[in-house]
Amino acid sequence: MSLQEPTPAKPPRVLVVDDEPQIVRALKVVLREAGFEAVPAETASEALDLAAVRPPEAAIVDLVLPDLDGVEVTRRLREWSQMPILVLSAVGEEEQKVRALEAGADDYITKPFGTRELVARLQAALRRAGRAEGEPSIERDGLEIDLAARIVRRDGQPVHLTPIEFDLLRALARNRGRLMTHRKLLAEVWGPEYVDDIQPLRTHIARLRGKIEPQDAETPRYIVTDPGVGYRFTD
Amino acid sequence: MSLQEPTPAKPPRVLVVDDEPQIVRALKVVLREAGFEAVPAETASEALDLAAVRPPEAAIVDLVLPDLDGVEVTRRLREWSQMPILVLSAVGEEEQKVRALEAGADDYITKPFGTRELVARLQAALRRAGRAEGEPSIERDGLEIDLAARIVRRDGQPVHLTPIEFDLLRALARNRGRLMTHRKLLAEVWGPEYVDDIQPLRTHIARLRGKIEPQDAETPRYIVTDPGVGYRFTD
DNA sequence: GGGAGAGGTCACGAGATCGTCACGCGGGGG
DNA sequence: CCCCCGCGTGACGATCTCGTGACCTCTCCC
Repeated sequence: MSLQEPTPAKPPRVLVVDDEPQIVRALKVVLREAGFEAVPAETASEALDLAAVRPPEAAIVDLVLPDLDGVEVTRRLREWSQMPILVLSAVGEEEQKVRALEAGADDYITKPFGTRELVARLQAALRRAGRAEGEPSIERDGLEIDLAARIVRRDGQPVHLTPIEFDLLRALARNRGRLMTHRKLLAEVWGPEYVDDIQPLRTHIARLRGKIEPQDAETPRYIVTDPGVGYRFTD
Repeated sequence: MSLQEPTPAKPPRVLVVDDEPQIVRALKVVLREAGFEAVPAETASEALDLAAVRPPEAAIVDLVLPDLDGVEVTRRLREWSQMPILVLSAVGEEEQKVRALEAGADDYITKPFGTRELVARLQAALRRAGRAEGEPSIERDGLEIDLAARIVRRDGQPVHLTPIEFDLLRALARNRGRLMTHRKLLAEVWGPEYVDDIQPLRTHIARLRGKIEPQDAETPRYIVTDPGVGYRFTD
């Protein structure tokens, strides 16, 4: 199963984030044998930079890192990428596992782990991801959204969005074509405890439209309203 | 007014396959608290039958079963479904994990496990599946209903439906061929306390028909009336 | 201390949505 | 043959929802 593709031409790249050199080295060997190329990083910020410059197919992140922890790295990556993320940890505490999984991790593996299990879990995650498709940037008509760089352009011109506006646009664009309920948007952007505060949502949608929608048009081109239900990004 | 979130009336169904009654009972409670409905099965064949008749959103399968083992169940399910499958086991042997994951399982959890971890892993798997989406859409003649995106098309042309109209159509289409009594429809769309308000139901069925039925035909093609009883979506 | 940017609240006009009522039709039973 | 009940449908007013401008608070930075 591991080498059913006989093409060593361009092996899938896996970001390995761990500050213990011996772990990195071990993973490098294991991954190469399984047909992957390990991209090592020792710190969270280094990992995030590497991922932004050239997105890998997947990431293996240790929970303990010098700067940010693995959960935070997971969260930052998830802001723009849907790549499989496996979190490694020596501690098997349930609270940590739940936090990591809720942050968007695909799996949580406690050390010591068998290398075959690790590879199997990685491949399972990649198999699933292969069905979906992750996109670091989204383009539609004249609107360009760079999720990783957090930049939005209209007709090439950068548009400044506030944090909430960008999060709103991201949530909508990630699910383009699909309807996003008021509650879903509120939960994703403001947090689950704000699912009933619809008025601020309206206000920010209005401001967002003012910045990205063409001023002349009568009907919105990108964000359309589903009365009584929510909003959707046109597809 | 009615239900903005389409979910509180119909919790996601999770197939639970385990021959130990106390495990099944425990999972039932845990899953209900997390907002799922557990569909219990004690044997592999029972589980496969249940899944075939009415596919659940996900499955939790014990590795040890009276007839077939969990890996085989996983394999059989994978032949036609991409639902998230979590394999449970008391043995943490690596070989088993690899076999299960390679058979297509999404996760492998060893007992004893924390219930919060289990729920978190289940939700993580469902979240991923939601993005990949094996398209919960229904197609009949020229009518296409995309339940996830909440979009209805006739001959490719999008048709705008109000919330109530869509909920009605969804309730009918989900049970296509089956008769939906007035009371059932009212309970599902308006809520249990409206089961006797038939007149609004008539009005909205009329409006819905006006939008999706071909204008020329005399007899409805999609929604037929069962006089004195209710409506059904033709199959 | 001042000012800019961000975000929340309020108020109000416009439009969409919903329930109700009235009316017409058709079939089955008395 | 006529009546009555269930159904479909058009019209209409009440209500809810949405978009938007104005204003306020808070924070951050100079």
